[in-house]
Amino acid sequence: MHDLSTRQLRAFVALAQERHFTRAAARCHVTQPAFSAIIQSLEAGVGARLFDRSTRSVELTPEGEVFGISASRLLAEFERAQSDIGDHLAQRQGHVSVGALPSLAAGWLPGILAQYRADYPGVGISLVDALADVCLDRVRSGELDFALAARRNDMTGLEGEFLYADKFYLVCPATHPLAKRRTIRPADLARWPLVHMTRNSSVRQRLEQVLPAAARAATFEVEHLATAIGLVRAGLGVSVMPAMTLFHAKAPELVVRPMAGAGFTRSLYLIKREGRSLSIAAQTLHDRMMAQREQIGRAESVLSASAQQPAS
Amino acid sequence: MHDLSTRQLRAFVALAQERHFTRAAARCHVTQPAFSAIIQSLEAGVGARLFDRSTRSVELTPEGEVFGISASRLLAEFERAQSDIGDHLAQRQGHVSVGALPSLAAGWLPGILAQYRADYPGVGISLVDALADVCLDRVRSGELDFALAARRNDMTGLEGEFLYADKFYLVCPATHPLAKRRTIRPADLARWPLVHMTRNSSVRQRLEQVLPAAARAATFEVEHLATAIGLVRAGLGVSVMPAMTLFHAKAPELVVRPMAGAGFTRSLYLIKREGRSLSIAAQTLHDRMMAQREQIGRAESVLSASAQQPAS
DNA sequence: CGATCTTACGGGATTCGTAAACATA
DNA sequence: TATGTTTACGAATCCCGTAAGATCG
Repeated sequence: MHDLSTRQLRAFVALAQERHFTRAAARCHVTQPAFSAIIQSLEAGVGARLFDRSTRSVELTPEGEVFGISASRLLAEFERAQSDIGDHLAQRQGHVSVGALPSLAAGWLPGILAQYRADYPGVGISLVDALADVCLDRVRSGELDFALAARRNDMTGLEGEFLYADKFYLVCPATHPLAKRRTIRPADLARWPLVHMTRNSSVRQRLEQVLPAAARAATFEVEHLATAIGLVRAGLGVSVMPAMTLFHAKAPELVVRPMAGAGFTRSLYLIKREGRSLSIAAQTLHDRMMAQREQIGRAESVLSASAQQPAS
Repeated sequence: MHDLSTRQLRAFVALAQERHFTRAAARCHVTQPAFSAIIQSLEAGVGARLFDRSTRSVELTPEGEVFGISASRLLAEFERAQSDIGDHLAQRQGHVSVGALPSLAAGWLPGILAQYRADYPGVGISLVDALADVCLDRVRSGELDFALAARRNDMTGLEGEFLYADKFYLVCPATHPLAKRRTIRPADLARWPLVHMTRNSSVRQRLEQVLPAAARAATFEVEHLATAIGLVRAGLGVSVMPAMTLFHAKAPELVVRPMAGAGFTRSLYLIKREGRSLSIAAQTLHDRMMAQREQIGRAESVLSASAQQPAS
């Protein structure tokens, strides 16, 4: 069974419309003898003469009419498939699904997404704000294109690219004794009630590794950052938060102090499926995130920048 | 813009299903390096990498998934179009429209059609029983594939192949004086009332050319053969009919006598559009008619033969 | 005789298969 | 090291364009 090509299909449609070899050949940008050969190869391929032709007239045979019904539709679908993927490549259409830790999803990420949306309005965006475990599981299943999260022990099937090392800061009331220090050492924390995030948050897991045992006892253990801030403002304790979430703690009665010590950082990664390439749209978004990684921790400036010039 | 071929499509679908170059190559009956080249040419054609591949795994990229949606459907339609025209070539489906003079349509043709229908039950048949002018106009317009009719003056755009020369016979009551003669000469007719067919019938037009003026006067002028026979049986006149219609005149009280003279024939043709080929189905039917042309004038034997063995 | 399709044929690109190189678990 | 994909490369094939041939009005 011969295999047909779009070239033959285009030639057929051109000849069926023009009913004239020379003109149809010109339309296909080939010489007339070459065009004849294409038609002949097509006829050989389908096993039937498709045109009744003399020097004076070119007409479809009955079999040609039958073939023509399929041919033009087929060609149209072919070109539609081609333009379809072209749209995806040009990011005129498509979809990106990205996961992110709630802290990133609330602060830094919206500015990136707004810029991307402005440049490629045809591409749909799904954002899953969830803790690292959920994000990574969904990346592994293919549900998400990639995620911004911390690494974890089981990274099989995943690969991560380093994004940002987020420094930890103490947040406490301005009236708190610790507010007088310029930097905070781990041991300082042991004497005060500590407001922790839930145990499966990446911040908490990092702190478990670096805090002295005395400071790891959870006085409070909350789900949401805003709750933690509220507790601190009420004077119920102090908390340790990564830099990028500090915009939550902007209040006159609160102060922020850097933690001293090498361990007080949380490394964030762009994590995707191992050995799999991202869609063009996802890759573009990925690259923009890498390019603007220094903005993390200054999330507000990113937000205001995007608000001032939403499109490039 | 590169042009895609079904070969590339088949390779893509095979690889998308097998997710393994060597196996997919085997399925496509090419060596694995050649198969790699096909995939690479396809990727170059659409302008995007469609598979993420290593020695250990072959997976679709996001763009590959997008392309795959179209590809399998496209390929299926391609092969469907091919099998569709194959069905027409094998006469498993299709349609033939044939026109015929009422005399042929009633007598000889049904046997031919029954045989053809038995051999190719998938092919629809339209039969238009009309006078020659209507038949030829519809052939010229393409409404009919071909027609069995007499030629006429204006045959532009038409071409006819000789089918049969139908002899004319006198039909009269057994008691009529002319019944005593073995053959009838034109002059004999002038003395008796003549039952004619309508003026635009081919029989009448032929008779106008060969009968002496005295016999051309129409005593009766009817539309239908059965009416003419009725008039003759009632003793109201005699009639002249072509051989193939004589089965209508089978009655004990009627006799049939050949007309003497070279002009007393009507030539019938298979008439189709000039320079246009017939569909396979129409051509087959056409050829069968040519092959069985000697059966015209013995219509009954054809009918009974087909009744005895309806299928081959 | 002019317009038009087909055949002939040489050159260049494409594609195939074999063999070697390369990559990954 | 074993499995599996890519690269290298010579040979066969395909396809194009030019030129000559054939056919119909």
